[in-house]
Amino acid sequence: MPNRPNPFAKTRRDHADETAEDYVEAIADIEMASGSCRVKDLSERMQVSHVTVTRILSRLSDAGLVAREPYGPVGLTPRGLEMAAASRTRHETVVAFLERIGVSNATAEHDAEGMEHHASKETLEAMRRYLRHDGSAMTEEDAGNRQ
Amino acid sequence: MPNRPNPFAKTRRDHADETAEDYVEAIADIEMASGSCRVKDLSERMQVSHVTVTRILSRLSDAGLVAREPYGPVGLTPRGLEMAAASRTRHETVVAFLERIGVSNATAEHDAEGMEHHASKETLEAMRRYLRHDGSAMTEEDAGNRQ
DNA sequence: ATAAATTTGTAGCAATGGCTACACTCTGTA
DNA sequence: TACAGAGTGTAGCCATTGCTACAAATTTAT
Ligand SMILES: [Mn+2]
Ligand SMILES: [Mn+2]
Ligand SMILES: [Mn+2]
Ligand SMILES: [Mn+2]
Repeated sequence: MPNRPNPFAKTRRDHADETAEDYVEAIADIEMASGSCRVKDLSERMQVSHVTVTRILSRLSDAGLVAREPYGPVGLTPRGLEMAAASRTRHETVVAFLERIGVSNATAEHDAEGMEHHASKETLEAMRRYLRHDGSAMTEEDAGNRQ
Repeated sequence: MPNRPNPFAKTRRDHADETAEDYVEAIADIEMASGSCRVKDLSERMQVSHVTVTRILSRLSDAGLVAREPYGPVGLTPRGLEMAAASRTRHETVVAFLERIGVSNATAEHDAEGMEHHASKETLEAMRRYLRHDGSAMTEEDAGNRQ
């Protein structure tokens, strides 16, 4: 049932994972930067109220991604850490790719934040291939045109 | 205050327009292909129940994008037509670009359905530039876009 | 230690987009 | 004309993600 051959259904499924991916990635980021992640940090990062953050964290906790205790810091479970690492890698790939084709860093960061959740494994591989080969892997002449 | 410098806020705004864009594009598509668009056509295309389609159409009608009468066909207003044309162009750009970097047609269609709504004008221009230059002409102008 | 400020939790509301069940309208065919 | 089947509308449910307002806890400053 997961592989429906309909683009719209696939997009809806991607959106279902979007919040989880962004939150675990943000938590890992903040932990790395400041030592610990608080609800407040997330509400500032995501630009939403602390109420929204709390409810989402509770859902992610039920899902086994986030470790949570009242008034305490926000942590990641092993599964949360995994997802954060994968999300970060994917995020960086999309940003680097957009910059490579001439998009400014600011725009790349903004667009990637949404696009990343819809880039399949195949598309990510194409992006990485392009980054490695500097876009020349498509045709032979391109390879010659580059140093 | 539409231009908040926060990627997550921007992504949320993009998502707010996503349904409208996909629906008007689908309506134009179906009208073009079969002469007229019915609720049923949309529910099949989007893979959702007719109830969901009806409610969304009613919202789009209030928004002045869709022309609607009970038990009648689904039409587009002038504004709806505009949005459909723009969405179609953007959709085709993203699909063509993904295919150009080596993504299969099926995957390109699937990924583009979600990615398209997050591709800013700047990113779309970069994609079109790349398509025009066939990915090779990165020798002069694009050299400036890298450092 | 007390008071103030900050942070977090909870109650309750709205909008959006899924759904099933059931009622109604429309249409094509008997 | 009648009626069966297809299409559409409506009621009402759930989940998610926004919000404000208020309460409780925690931390910081006096
Ligand atoms: Mn994101
Ligand atoms: Mn999206
Ligand atoms: Mn789409
Ligand atoms: Mn589209």
